[in-house]
Amino acid sequence: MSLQNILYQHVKTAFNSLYQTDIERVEFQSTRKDFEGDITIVTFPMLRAVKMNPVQLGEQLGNYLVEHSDEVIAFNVVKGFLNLVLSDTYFVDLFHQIFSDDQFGFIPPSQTDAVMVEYSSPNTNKPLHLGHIRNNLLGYSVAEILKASGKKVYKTQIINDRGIHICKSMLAWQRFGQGKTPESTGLKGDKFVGNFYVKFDQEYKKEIAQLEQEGLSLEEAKAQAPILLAAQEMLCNWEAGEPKVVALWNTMNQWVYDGFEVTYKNLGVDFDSYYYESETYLLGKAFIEEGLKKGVFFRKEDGSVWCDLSADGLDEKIVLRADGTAVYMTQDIGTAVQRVKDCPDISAMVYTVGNEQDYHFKVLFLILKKLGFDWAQNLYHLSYGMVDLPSGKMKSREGTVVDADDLILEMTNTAKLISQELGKLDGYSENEKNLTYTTIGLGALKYFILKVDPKKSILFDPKASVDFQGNTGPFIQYTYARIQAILRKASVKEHSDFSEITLTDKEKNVLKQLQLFPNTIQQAADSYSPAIIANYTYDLVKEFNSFYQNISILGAENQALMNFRVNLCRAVGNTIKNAFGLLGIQVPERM
RNA sequence: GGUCGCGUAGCUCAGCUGGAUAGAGCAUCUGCCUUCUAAGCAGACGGUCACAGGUUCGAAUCCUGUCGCGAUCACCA
Repeated sequence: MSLQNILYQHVKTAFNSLYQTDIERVEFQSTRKDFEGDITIVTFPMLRAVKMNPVQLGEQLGNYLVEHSDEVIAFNVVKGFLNLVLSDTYFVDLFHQIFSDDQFGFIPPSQTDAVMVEYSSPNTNKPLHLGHIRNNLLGYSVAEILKASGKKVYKTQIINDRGIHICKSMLAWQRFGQGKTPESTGLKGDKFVGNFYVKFDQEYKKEIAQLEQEGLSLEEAKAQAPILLAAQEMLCNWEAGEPKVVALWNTMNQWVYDGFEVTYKNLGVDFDSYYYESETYLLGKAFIEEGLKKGVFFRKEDGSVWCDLSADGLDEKIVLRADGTAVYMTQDIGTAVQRVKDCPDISAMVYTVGNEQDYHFKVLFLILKKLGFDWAQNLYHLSYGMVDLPSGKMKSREGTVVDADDLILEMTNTAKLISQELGKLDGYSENEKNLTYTTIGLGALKYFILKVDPKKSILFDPKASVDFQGNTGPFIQYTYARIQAILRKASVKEHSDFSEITLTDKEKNVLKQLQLFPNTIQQAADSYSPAIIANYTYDLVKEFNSFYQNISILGAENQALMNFRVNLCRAVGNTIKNAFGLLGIQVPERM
């Protein structure tokens, strides 16, 4: 039973015996640093039940708790705050509980309650950039957090592998590619294809300028440029299944997938399944009929089908074009249903998509609810803010994007530079060193992005992001590495009797912070926010460092104390590793 | 214009379902390496929580309005 539950029971019986009244809730908070005590009961809300002043009530409750509970040994009252001092026995017991469980805070996954997390979901016409990095890190991390909170999780993505933009790079390659391939040029597949997408745009602009000179308006020129018409024709041919176009499409997409695979691997993310728009873009039409029957949708004179959401404060939304073809919404309906068919144990879905699509998902979820799917109650749009640069917004067409691979490389190089300056890794093999540089560089990048509340936009300053001090990934990794150094030198038994030792405030603070881990995971899972885990870990490390710096661990006065301290280090290290695991950040043995 | 989100130290961010004197890091200053990794620790400086009302014992937090920034309001995805 948790401390809060124990105290709650005591308070409850205290109220019954002292005031002949019942109390249904007790508010706890951890005691602020400047007051004496470990946990605080806020007595203000109780005043209504018993008409007395807060200090009196605090005194009476405090006395009762000291007398009746083993955990509380002293107390003080400040206005409506009852600060309780806990016994060393309580902390030692707490430590045993944490230490004996190296999955402390994790709930074993349920086999029935599954949630599907979609993230990444790139287009296959250009490489991944900084925005995708945020998406991938968020999605992966939230999936891991959900797992830790006891859910079975399927990670998936939907790949936007069809459409006019794909045809643009295909056409450009046909015209200007001269038969080159990623292999022949030594380029990464996604970069190679992306170059042709850019090439298309350049040619397109040239043609527009040409047509404008010939007297057409900008609008006309944009619509009539021959290269665009050719791309549109190619899309029609693709939809008709023309073998040559389909073959080219397959080849070029494969190049891109090979390239993405490398980036995903470097980023440390993975997927359990893949959905492709080329396979799902026709799904969903069946549900249009069903929705019409149910009266969820209605048909306009031109034959297009709409959903009227004005009663829900939204607009009318088209779900099928007049010519009977699907729109974005149609296929998202179909894909959602398909996923539940594929994995029948799914009871919830999470979509990791930028906040510019807030409206779309609001509508999608509403429609799915109206169609009567029971799982539609548990859909969540993991909406995240844009990643802006100090120089302004990222625009892929203007080449102001930060490429994902470049960024990873840059972070790794910075880690290398700083490490070499500090000379920490002297004496290790090149291989070991490089592995550590990657761990640190990626740790810095991931932590920098994940520590921010998902819905807020990030100002990404490449220079500031490689800061390795303060609230950063490397700072936390460094603490972990130091702990490992101690464990390497320590020779203590794993379990000992700690009943005789006296704990300092520093040690208690570390334990208090450790104790919060299970709650933190739950909170992070409930709010789909890796930032909560990140900031928790930072707080833990702060407490630990304070302890670490001020207390001799290996040279403790007696063996029992040394055992305790070494094992406390081990528990903290373990928790850092577990917490960072939830963020997809690795932790180095030395750095 | 309608809808949604954001606005906390010079900068980057925390602040849980309302609770004590608003917290970190960076930057600027001051101390601490003969002992477990100084990528560290201890401290100083720095705030009208955008603004104005309201709700109550109590508001950065909840409600309303105003201002500022962003997104969105496509038979694009």
